[in-house]
Amino acid sequence: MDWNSESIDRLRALWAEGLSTAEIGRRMGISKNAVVGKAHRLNLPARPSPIRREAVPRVAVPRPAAPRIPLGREALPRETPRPAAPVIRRPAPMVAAAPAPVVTPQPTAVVRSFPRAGARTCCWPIGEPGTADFRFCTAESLGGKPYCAEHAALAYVKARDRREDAA
DNA sequence: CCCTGATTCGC
DNA sequence: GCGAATCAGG
Repeated sequence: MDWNSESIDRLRALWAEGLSTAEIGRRMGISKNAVVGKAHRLNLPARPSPIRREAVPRVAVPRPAAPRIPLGREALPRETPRPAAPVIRRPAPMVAAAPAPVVTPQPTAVVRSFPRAGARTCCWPIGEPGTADFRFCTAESLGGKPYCAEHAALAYVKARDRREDAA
């Protein structure tokens, strides 16, 4: 770029209009670096820089000018792959989530006893809670679970079936 | 990846 | 002096 008085005047004019350096460069057919470089040498009023330069002490840090080493991505440490989270099987809520068990009234309707504490009996609810005929299953529970085999199958949902996204 | 302006430094 | 390269924030 030949910086004669005319081109300098045009640069000053465009700079005073508040055009961006790239836009000035486009109109003058030069690069924005040429514009900003010349503007600096002309001591034109600086634009509000988008960069915070306060934290960069150019004076105090005389960097070795020769080798401009591009920082490669390969130098960054690889992130360790996250192990798969263990699948936790949770028993279904007692009443709310489970489908209402079909009430088949036993002939021995005399059994109105609730499971005692510590008894290995199934506590699957039968009937509407709060009503007179509400009771628990009271069949023998298995494996330390609170339900019998039949109701444990209803209460414990397989983890695969609980997923919400079809992979 | 686009934009911005500022700075550095080989030429 | 010039301006590409580079930096650095939006």
